[in-house]
Amino acid sequence: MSEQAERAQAGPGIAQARRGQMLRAALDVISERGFADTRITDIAERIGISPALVIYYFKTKDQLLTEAIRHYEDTWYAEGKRRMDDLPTAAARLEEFVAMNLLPDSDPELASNWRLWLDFWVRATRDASVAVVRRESDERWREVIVSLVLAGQRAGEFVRVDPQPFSIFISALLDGLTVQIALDDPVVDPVSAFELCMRYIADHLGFEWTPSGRAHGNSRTVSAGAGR
Amino acid sequence: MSEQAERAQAGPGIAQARRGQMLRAALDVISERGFADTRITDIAERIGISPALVIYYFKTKDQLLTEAIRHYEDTWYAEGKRRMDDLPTAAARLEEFVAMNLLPDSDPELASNWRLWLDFWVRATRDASVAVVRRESDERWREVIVSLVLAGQRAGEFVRVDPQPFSIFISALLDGLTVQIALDDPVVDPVSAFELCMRYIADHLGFEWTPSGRAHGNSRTVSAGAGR
DNA sequence: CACGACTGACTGAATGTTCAGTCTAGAAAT
DNA sequence: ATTTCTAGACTGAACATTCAGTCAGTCGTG
Repeated sequence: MSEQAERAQAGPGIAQARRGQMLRAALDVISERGFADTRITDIAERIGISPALVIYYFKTKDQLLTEAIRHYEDTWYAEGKRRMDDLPTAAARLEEFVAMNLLPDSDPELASNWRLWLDFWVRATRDASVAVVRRESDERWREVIVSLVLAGQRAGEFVRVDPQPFSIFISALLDGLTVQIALDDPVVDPVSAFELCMRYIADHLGFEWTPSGRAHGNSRTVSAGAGR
Repeated sequence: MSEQAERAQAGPGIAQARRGQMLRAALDVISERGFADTRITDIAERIGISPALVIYYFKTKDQLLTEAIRHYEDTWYAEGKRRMDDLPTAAARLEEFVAMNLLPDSDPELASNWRLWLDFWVRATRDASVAVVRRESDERWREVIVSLVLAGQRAGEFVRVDPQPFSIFISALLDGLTVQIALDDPVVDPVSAFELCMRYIADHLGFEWTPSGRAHGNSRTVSAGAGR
């Protein structure tokens, strides 16, 4: 779109900026065309540079794509932590966490793009270094859940349950719902998935939860999904 | 392997046999190399024929792969129904269903190959006709779950819960666990996923379930997975 | 000038698809 | 029975295209 204009005049930091620009462009293309059909030309075109420059910064296409995945997971994790830190109760943080996974995000930078996750998973299946990224990311998130549950239990918000299996269960459930949403399942739109998940969590941890107006600042997918 | 020998001498039924042979070979290759990296040459080589013959039967590579997916889902569904019909109680049938999803299968023809599912999902994300196949398959399975739950409730095996949301929840959970297993998650091997899922189901439907020796007639993945 | 950012033109390899024609089994004709 | 004919299975060799990666050289700036 408007990224065309970002013509970088030489100077330190150019390199870093370019790399970031390319990583972002790569993610855009991946989510549009799919990982397998992403060409370096697409990425170059989107920024308005020559394909050669992409190779100039990243030695190979593979490296670019792998770094793009890492970049996405890192950004997503950082953003998740940031948002959760702003919230007072463990229950609210847990809700935000679920919302980040299942509800469309208004933030265009790394909007929760469910297709992207599927592509990443498939990639992790064949590429060892991507597998490492995914495994670490998964572990980080499970730790977040565990400490969240523990904090909630200390604060008396939650019932006592073993947080370890709970975190495994939740992350599996979230992944599964992500699949359904990504595949545009006729009976599982983001909002109902969110509510389904929250209902389970609230029941299981023993706190009150009602589907308050968590319609998020989004539009597209929610209304479109409901219309199906 | 031994498929080389299957040299088809002309006669009716050849065409059908060849097609089946190719579909099976395609699935093998997909599960080994991944959907995106599957070449018609691979499939031809595996059968010991020329790549041209593959195109002779299926007009395009795309068509072959799409049909292979359909073929897999159909076979899997049929086999699932068959196995479940052999079982007496609704609880046992439900357990078989979960096992088919999560435990490695001894049957080499269409062994539960978790990677395959991920590849299919990604494909469904980009290709409308595959999306249809997946949607139908999903619907079929949810109906199976629903009628299974209803039958169990009628027989007094299960507690009364709304089967619709239950089936959605279960299919999401299964998909999520499939993801974890396919990605060789360090804390979610097939057996523990199976037990996790069964525990939830038994709790929720209110019947007794203990992890009896459901080690399945398999070997490979279970012990290998545990060794990780 | 030197250096880093950058590009256009190119190449080599991979790979889906086409095509002209071969081979074989059986049907039809003699 | 022998020959002729045909249709369908099958192949080798080319074709066309797509695309990652290379390279020689330009441009602007400090």
